[in-house]
Amino acid sequence: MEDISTEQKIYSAAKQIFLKKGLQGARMQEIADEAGINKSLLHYYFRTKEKLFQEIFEETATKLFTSVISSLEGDGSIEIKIRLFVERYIGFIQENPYIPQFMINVISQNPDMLLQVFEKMKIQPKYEIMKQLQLEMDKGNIIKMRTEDLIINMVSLCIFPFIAKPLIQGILGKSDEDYIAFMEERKKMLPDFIVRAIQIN
Amino acid sequence: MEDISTEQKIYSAAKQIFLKKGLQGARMQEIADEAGINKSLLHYYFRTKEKLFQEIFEETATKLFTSVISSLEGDGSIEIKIRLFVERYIGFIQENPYIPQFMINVISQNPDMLLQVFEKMKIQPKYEIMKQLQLEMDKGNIIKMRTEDLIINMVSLCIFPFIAKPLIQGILGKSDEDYIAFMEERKKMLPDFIVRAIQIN
DNA sequence: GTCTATACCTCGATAGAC
DNA sequence: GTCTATCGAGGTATAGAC
Repeated sequence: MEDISTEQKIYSAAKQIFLKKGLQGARMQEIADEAGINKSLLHYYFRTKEKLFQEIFEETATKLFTSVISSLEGDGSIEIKIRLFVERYIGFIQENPYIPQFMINVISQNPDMLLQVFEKMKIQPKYEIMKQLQLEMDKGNIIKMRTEDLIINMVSLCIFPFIAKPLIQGILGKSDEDYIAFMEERKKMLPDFIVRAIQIN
Repeated sequence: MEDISTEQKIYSAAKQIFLKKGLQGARMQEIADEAGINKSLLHYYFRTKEKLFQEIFEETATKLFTSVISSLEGDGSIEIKIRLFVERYIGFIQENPYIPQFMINVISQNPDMLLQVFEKMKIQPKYEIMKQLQLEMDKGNIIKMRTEDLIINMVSLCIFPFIAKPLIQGILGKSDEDYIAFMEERKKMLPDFIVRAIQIN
């Protein structure tokens, strides 16, 4: 039953804490408590706080990018892909609410960690989806614009409302339940919004 | 010439450091160095690190909200307002590149500070712009949607690419100069994108 | 008001017994 | 492998001379 290795226990405890508090905000003691073990064991398995964080960040970022990129590949019309993308993307964040803030935090405080992940993943700037979008633009089926801009717009519209949740809640005066309902509605609204923006007439 | 009060020197030095590093990341020594004064003077003028941070956050947040809200008030068609909003908003962030990350950081780590600012500002959920949008929707001039969603979409599209700058740069392989040019293009592209998304037909 | 010196604490990391 | 004890760096905050 309790056959999870100590290393695994530490890893998932650390992940939980780091996701919420970031590298600077997290305390080794907190992680040890969460894992139900002694503080010095953290160093036995992962030498330093930085190394522990780095492992977690790399794994999380790699999974995230892989999943996001793959959701845009494959068959299907642009419109269907957009609807699928928004749905999956928002769904993913709803299930992993701390990931956006976590990524943003690393991006601004430890950008080199991100660069390392890029190198390991050999991220390519030209994906299937971009070629497909370009094709539709050339054929005159959708508005001509930079494909990067369109992708960025889609991601912005999905992620930002989660990052800014407390801000939006404060301004609009919404409770937590209100906000959940609010985001569910957004899931339906967003694809229409995006599709209209790229439609010819 | 050098007639800036010590308090002012501390304040602007602290602002600079806090904006970049956040409450947790900033060091009092760093702030003192930046201000060219002794560490203990920080405590003489502002008692604690938290109090110093709070003053800076409150002032920054209040200015930001006031400016954003006011940019949407007044006369003018919806389309003109949207164009103006995007231009001003992106311009503002270009001049204050650390503000988005700073706000996001506080939002996630010290949400109560944000709530305090809301209380002091007595932020109202119904602004002029929302009424105007609602009116245009009722008249059938633009697509019917929640006015909050439209505002959030606009803000998302403006801010997010700045927050995610290193990420986008990494994926698209853009240098810093490339990115500046990229954002300039976005300033032109965004209003068209938004206007198309809310147009009837 | 401004400085030096220092108290006091938190935290990451290590030594060493078991 | 796991624990206790402790070190040492670095942080905020204060006391006290000038």
